[in-house]
Amino acid sequence: MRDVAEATNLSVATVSRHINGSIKLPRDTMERIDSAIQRLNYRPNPHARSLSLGRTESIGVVIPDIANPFFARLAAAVERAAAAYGLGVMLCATLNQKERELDYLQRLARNHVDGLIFVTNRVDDGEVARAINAAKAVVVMDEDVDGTTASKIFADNERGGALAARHLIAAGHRRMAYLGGAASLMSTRERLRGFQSAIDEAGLDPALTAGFFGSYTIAHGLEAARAMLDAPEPPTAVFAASDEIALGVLTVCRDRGIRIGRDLSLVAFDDVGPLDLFDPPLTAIRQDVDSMGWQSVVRMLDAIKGEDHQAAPQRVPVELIVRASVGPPVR
Amino acid sequence: MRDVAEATNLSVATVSRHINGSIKLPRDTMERIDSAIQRLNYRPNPHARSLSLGRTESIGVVIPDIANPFFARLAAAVERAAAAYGLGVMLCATLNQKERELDYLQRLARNHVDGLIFVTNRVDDGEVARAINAAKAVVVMDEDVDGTTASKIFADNERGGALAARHLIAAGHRRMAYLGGAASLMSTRERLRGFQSAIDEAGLDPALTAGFFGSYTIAHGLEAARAMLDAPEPPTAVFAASDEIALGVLTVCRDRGIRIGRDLSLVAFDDVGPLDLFDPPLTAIRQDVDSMGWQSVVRMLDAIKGEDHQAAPQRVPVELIVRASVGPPVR
DNA sequence: CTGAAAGCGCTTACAG
DNA sequence: CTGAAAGCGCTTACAG
Repeated sequence: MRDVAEATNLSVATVSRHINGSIKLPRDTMERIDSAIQRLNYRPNPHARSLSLGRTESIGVVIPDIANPFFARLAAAVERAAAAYGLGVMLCATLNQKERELDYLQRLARNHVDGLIFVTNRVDDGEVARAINAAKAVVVMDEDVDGTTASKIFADNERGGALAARHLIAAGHRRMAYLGGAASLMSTRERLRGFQSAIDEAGLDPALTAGFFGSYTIAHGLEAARAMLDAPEPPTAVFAASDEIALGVLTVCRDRGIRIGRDLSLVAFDDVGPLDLFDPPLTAIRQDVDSMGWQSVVRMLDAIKGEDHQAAPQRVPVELIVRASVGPPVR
Repeated sequence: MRDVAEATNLSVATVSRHINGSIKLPRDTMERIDSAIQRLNYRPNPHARSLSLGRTESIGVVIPDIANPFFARLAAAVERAAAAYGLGVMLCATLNQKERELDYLQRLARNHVDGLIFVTNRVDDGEVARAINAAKAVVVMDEDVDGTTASKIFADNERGGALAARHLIAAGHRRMAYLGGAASLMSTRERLRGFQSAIDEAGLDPALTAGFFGSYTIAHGLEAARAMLDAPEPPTAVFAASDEIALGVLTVCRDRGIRIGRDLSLVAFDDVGPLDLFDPPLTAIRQDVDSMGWQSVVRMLDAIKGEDHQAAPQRVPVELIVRASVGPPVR
């Protein structure tokens, strides 16, 4: 910048102000500066700017695993929204480990980025919550971290559970299974609550629905599917609380010759994989990932500006996508 | 840091040196500093450090689209490797637009990050190549950018094509189709070359294999599949140069009642989606995404250190994963 | 309208 | 072994 100043016989102050648009210069002065910038191929140093300004014009997104399609799409949505607001995105994969969550919270909360969009998949023991509350601008997305005062963006899990149950009940199912993630995870609990409320609403016996809890993984889907099918009275329909769990169910059924949609009905949750290409195409509750990503950035901007965030978590609507994995109950 | 220095009656220089491990202090001095850091909850400001040092301890990864499973897994692999080396990762999605590629190259090449791992999916007209050559440490991965002198990591595309062709030929196919991405893309050309070389090798008539070029997308898969099936003499087998293209083929076939693996054989390329759960499970050439991501970071570190990179692109092996989408030819 | 100067928070060559 | 001081490249309150 000094070179530009010297080349134009101006001070760095003037050059700086012009670059940042905080001043309106006579046309020819402007042109002189611009051409010097071109000629010298000058690029501002963002770290000097950050150091001086105390902000970085970038945000961090902390996510369990980018290779998981759901989180990948979430990260993509955040990135797109951030780019639209001129913000860079620092990507942090925690592999769902507490240590890494805390590490990023520390490294990033302090100066490295202006704010953090935080997505976890674990149950916190309070330590992460403390770190989040100590950080400046954090938006908690997708899964709650208990005891945090941050802005929050969640799917309407409860309604999703209810939509799934109503669809299954309408097809005639009574004996059902719910395959959730960790039992203490907000999303798992809410999806279950919605599911049960629809059962109540229909006047059915809630005791006929069994719950299997573990994690939002294919591995848990495999395990839970086996346990469920090996029970003395197996269900005629299952609601998998994530795409991944549904994939596990699909695999077990294929191995055992159980035809989904005929011998067993299945509704998934997330709808980010190409579920329409599976065998059979899977009916699912779809999360609006793009909207969640976008809104998290908007909330983040508010938080950075120090606007007092709304107290209540924002709920993003979900939708039932009917395909071919639900049929009437057999047996 | 000044607070820590004052609290310990040392100079900031000493504190700085201790924090960076560039000095060995008497035990009690060390403890004094450490406890002051604790007490004052001191965290170093990375921007000041970057400004002073001229490097940032973070790298950028430029990728067409994180929501695409292949790129998502690539980004995840890069992130994991980078974290292992203590590097942060700045994520940049270009949506495969030249403007955004150049933008990131400029914004990042100059100081924002120490280096860039660059993945594109477009054919460059020379402008991006110039920007890459002007930047400091760039590693080009997955797809070539013509005319760049950067380190390069590619899959062994040619061998992948050959493996696919041999598998199909062994099943008895003679009339085949190759569904590629853009005809001028290195990966598309190489996969085709490998495919053709295996045909030659088997002494078969190369004219029996038709090529359909477009992009690595579901949309192109749909279009190409229709064109191919509507031809006067449709092929009995197809090699799709990406998972996405294969998904397009799958969709068209399902709509038309064509049974993959029976009426038409299919081999995909990438193998990052849950291809084993599709209908039928798809045979594919698998890219070793983890290895590519890891090696790109290693190369990047070399480039940052200024070590002269190897001239030749590094080739990462591919593998044929046999599932159920290939059978003998019909008709 | 424009500039000199202080300050952002580090690192490190140079002295002692 | 330790420190004073310059410097990294910006921004902006304060003067003029």
